[in-house]
Amino acid sequence: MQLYQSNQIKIHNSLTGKKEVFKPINEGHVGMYVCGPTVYSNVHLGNVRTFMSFDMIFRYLKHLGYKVRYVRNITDAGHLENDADVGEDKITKKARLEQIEPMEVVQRYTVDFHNILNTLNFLPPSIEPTATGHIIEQIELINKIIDNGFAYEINGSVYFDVHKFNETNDYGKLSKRKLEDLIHNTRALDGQSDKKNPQDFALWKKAEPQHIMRWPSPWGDGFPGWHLECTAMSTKYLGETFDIHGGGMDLKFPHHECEIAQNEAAIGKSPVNYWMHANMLELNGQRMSKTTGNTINPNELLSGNNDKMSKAYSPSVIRFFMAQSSYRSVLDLTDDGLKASEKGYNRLMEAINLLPKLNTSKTSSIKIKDWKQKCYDAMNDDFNSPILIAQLFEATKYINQIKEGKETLTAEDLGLLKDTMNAFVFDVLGLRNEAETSSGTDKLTGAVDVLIKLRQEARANKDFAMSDKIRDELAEVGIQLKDGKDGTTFSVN
RNA sequence: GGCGUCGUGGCCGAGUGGCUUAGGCACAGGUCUGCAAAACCUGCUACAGCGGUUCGAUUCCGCUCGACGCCUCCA
Repeated sequence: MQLYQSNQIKIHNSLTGKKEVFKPINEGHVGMYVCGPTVYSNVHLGNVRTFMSFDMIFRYLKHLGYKVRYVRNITDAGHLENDADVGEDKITKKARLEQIEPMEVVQRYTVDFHNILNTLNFLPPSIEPTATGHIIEQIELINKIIDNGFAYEINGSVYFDVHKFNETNDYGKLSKRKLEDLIHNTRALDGQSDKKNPQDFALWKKAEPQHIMRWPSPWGDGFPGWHLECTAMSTKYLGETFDIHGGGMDLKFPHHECEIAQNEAAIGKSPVNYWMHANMLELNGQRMSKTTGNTINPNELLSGNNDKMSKAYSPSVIRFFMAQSSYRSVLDLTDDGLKASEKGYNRLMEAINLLPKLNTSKTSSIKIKDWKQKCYDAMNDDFNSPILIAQLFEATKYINQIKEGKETLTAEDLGLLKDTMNAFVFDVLGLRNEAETSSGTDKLTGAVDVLIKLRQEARANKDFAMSDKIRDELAEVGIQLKDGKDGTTFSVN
């Protein structure tokens, strides 16, 4: 019996705009695809938020016992900078600026991306395919779309015929757009394009002589269009139709809309049952933007080396902060918000550190099973991590009350509380007990215990000057003493 | 301009047609303490505005205002 059999998940499906009961195509298995980063610069913090949401979703699905194949791609082929036939993509441009090979840019920022996700305790996806590693699959896909009459070749480039497609299919169903509205609102670009209609998008672009990233194809040397890789790779690894496709809200149109169109045009099937979109991250109430300087990258946030925040924030605090809001809400990154989260996170970890020290009783005064169910109910409801965290703070209160002797738990219930806390805090939310790892050395504990003992003696002798000196000087180096009914404990901040 | 998401108390953030109307942070009072801190207890009640539906709306509908996203590179 797996947990997923007793936990019915509801997912907000962007395609329908409703919460729907999640039913995987193959029982016990979940296929999930998330659009990964384009590796031409340091990963965007907003991008990190999106991936963190899906990391948590991945973790929860695994926790429920699903066998999850989680595919998150690396876009290393370069997206076209615009629709004009200038033919220089982001990666080539960066390579020229930095005087290095395009694949060197790709390598550098892929490493940077992985480093940051590691620091933030992400689970690696099951497969992390690259666009450049799937050129053949993309060419095959284009051939299918041409064969089915939904694409046309002009001057070595291939375009998707949106108008033709819309005669038999519904282009715009994900982003709730009508083709006629798009026609009215698309700005014409100086007639440089070979496209039949401005709404058409490139499947294959002819490479100009100076274009370095290029591959041979039936239509001459070129490179794939910027929606194609996801269709090719998701189909290859997850099948023609799979369970969950995620990404940032900003990818809904045109990127995901085009993925649907490509899949339907090539295979005749809609690719995804549940579309999920994570909302935007703002900085101090404004969108992040390099041009206005309202931006902060993950390394700067982690190091404190920036002019937006008063201090550095640890990976777990950043995770905790993000988990305190729903993935579907706009989240505003602020110093005050992070500070508040840091305090809450510390309180939660203190409680977890108390768990092994609690006494058990013959009876329980708290219904731990009910509480545990509430944790699952929260996550089952469209991965509502803020509600889950509210429940974790309920448990924090229980733990403190048990410690004070105001509530009791049997050994069995305490075990249940421990297991559930550990599962949700560490496995599902992906937090780490940072205080424990930094303070957990036996030598430090021994040394502080000596000081605690000295302070006790000073207090017994009413030498409060000495006892306060020990307490205050320890506080200065980040060790906080806590006097309780049965002795003094400490925590490292 | 079009389409989409949203607007909750000092701040951050869930949720709901009425019932006990999350949680965190901050603040105030209390218990504990040599004094503190920590912990515990108590207090602080909101849903942008205007209409409508309803016995009743913060929750549903419409409009207005505002924010953000997409429509054009941007996660």
